[in-house]
Amino acid sequence: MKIATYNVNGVNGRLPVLLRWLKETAPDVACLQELKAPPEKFPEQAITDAGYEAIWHGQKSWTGVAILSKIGKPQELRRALPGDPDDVNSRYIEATVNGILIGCLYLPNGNPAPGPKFDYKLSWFKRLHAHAKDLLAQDIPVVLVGDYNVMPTELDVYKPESWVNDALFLPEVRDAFKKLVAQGWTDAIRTLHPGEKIYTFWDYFRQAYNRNAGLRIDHFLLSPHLEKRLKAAGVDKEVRGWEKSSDHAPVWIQLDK
DNA sequence: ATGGCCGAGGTACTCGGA
Repeated sequence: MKIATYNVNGVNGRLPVLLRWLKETAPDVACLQELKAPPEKFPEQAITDAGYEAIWHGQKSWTGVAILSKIGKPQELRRALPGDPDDVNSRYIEATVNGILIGCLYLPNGNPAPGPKFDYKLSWFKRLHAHAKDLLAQDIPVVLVGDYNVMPTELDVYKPESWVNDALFLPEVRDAFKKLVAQGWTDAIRTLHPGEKIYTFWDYFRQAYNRNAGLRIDHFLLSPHLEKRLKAAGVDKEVRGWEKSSDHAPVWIQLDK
């Protein structure tokens, strides 16, 4: 079973790229972030025609997450992180597919830091910690996947020294990620590729992709049940070089069964 | 230190992104 994640940066503006990627790489499940579309503007027909059933949590202008599957419709469990009923951003959707609980998330960017946006990022992280702990306690196969907006270590940034004051790399944020993983999760990409320079995002500015000035901010966290089934993981880097690409590249894992 | 590039909304320019 192959599960992928892709921050599309606009699901409608990205539709040709998204459909081509789905066709060429054929993930069983695809988690999308940054739909940038209200619910009624989700391109359901095109997704259906591509062979996928989908659930989505959209919102006007910003954010938005979706789970696509071609091995049975995702059975939705929730469409927000618990802990703050006033949080109106569509940044989380959760479903089971083929016996796996999939949490598709889009963690807040947090810039500028310090400030209210950074506080929001940290509080969102706190809620994620609490929910992740509950999921682990259920002792079931879980993947928490998506755009975490965190480079966990210096290896995950092309030029660490220029990001030290950024909300994606500040010590509090790296620490929050580290504590989350320490609950008992496995960072799939890093576990299979230790010491390797791997990026999932390249800025639109300054020829970042051509210079390979990238960041690793899209992550798969696996519960112990899934860690045992992890066979391969990687980044569809070439997609970032396609015409009208997102600034992120898709990331995927291959599981046994 | 700054600005460079994008998508969306709405139809000029701002905002959010990372």
